[in-house]
Amino acid sequence: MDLVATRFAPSPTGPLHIGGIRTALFNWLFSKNNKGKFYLRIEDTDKDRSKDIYKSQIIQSLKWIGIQHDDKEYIQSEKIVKHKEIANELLKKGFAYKCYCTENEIAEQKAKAKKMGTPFIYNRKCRDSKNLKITENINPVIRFKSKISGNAIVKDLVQGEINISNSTIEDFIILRKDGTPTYQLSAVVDDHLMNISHIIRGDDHKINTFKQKQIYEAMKWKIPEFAHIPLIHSSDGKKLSKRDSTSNLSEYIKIGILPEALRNYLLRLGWSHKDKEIFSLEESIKYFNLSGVGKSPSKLDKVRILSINEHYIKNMKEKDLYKNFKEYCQIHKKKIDGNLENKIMNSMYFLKNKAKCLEDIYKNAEYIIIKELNINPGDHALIDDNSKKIIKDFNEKIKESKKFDKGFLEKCINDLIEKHKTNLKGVGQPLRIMLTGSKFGPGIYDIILSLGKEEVEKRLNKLS
RNA sequence: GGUCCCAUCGUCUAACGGUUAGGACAGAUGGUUUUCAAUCAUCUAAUCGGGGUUCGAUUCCCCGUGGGACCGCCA
Repeated sequence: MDLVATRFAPSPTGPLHIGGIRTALFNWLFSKNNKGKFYLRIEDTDKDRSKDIYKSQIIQSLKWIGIQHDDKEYIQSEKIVKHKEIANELLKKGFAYKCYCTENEIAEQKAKAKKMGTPFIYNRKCRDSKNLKITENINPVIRFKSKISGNAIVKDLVQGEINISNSTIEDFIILRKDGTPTYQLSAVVDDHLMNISHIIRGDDHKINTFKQKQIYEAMKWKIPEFAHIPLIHSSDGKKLSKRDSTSNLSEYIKIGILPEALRNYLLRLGWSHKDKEIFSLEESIKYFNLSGVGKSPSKLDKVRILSINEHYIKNMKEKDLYKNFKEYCQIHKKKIDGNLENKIMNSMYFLKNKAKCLEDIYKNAEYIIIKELNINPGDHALIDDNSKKIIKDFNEKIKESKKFDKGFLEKCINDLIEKHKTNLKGVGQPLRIMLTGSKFGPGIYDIILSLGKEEVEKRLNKLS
């Protein structure tokens, strides 16, 4: 078998959305599974809408989730000369023809067809040279001579056999009147030039396959395998749009979704391997195949992304988690003070316990990070005179202590429970409020130890 | 409207003619817990409808119904 080569070919006309990232992931995984190549091709032939900023954003996004492409990215616009060459060759060989119909003319036909409720395809007026009326001031487009009769079949690796009548495929444009190639032509020429063996893309491209296949056949080029994967829908069942914030990668990065968690989620969206839910990177490469890809579209589910992220947070080494967290804070929250780093790192084991994302960890750790606590007024009201006595007693006790560890604190608090004839809640709650500003939070011993003796005293001294 | 595709718990999905239709997320209940969580245990919940084929259909075929994609001198 020839070398497997796949590609991901986005156009740099906007940020990559989550569906695009999944397509890239499937391509990448498939090539890795087959020990093949994976290329990135930037389809920037729409000069008006393509922006460099999007190009680098796309590369950034892929890098973030851990997909790296082989070789340098392939820039489609650099190959335009070659594309034109092929268009002219098709023209010369009689597979294509010049069309002088004006855009207005076409628009009129289209409007009429719509009014009559009949399907529109270009009427092939210029296909027959007898009808050719060459007007001096009109630059022609070049159209491909599509098959008129018979049926075409594509054997799709995901969809199975797709059978379509050739009469529904129009004579599509391969070269615009300004002489630039269109997508249908460029994609085929590039895929051929790049020796792409498997084209894995969203099933919105399914019909294009029938156009593109005819170009391959005319050029007598080897036709690659096709796999059209179902699209991802938004939670309300509609097509994922760029305006939908849940489709945007930056939304997930902003709340602190880990790249490996999103990768795992995307992998399982539309693909499965028995009952397995969690896949390491190595496992996803090992198990990924096209036969595991389903045929029906799936909905994006943020709750599930969060839950997978939680799994990754819980199972990550604390050192690595802290590294991620530190970086996250620096970019999206506030930079962690150098003298707090150790405190937070050593507290990671409990700060992560209630977190589904890095933003949650930040919220949990905020009482350490923030210098001036804002005590929730409602919570503050819970500190009655008796509680104040307890806090004072506690503060006295720790002042004289030499050892500041859990054993000491347990004894300390148990003594106070006995002395004030209360329970753990009676001591724990007021302390928690004074130390964190809220009655909700981590275990009281964790809080005290994470702040350290000095900081605890400082905070308790503020009691009035 | 035309062409093509799809259809299992609310969601992601497993079962590729024979299972009490399985798992995960979400949800519910209980245990544990100073709080919120976490955790443990238990539970609720699905084969779109109608016809065939077959000893037997979630699975194969047909017809409905519902959803989606495409129908650009965009990609």
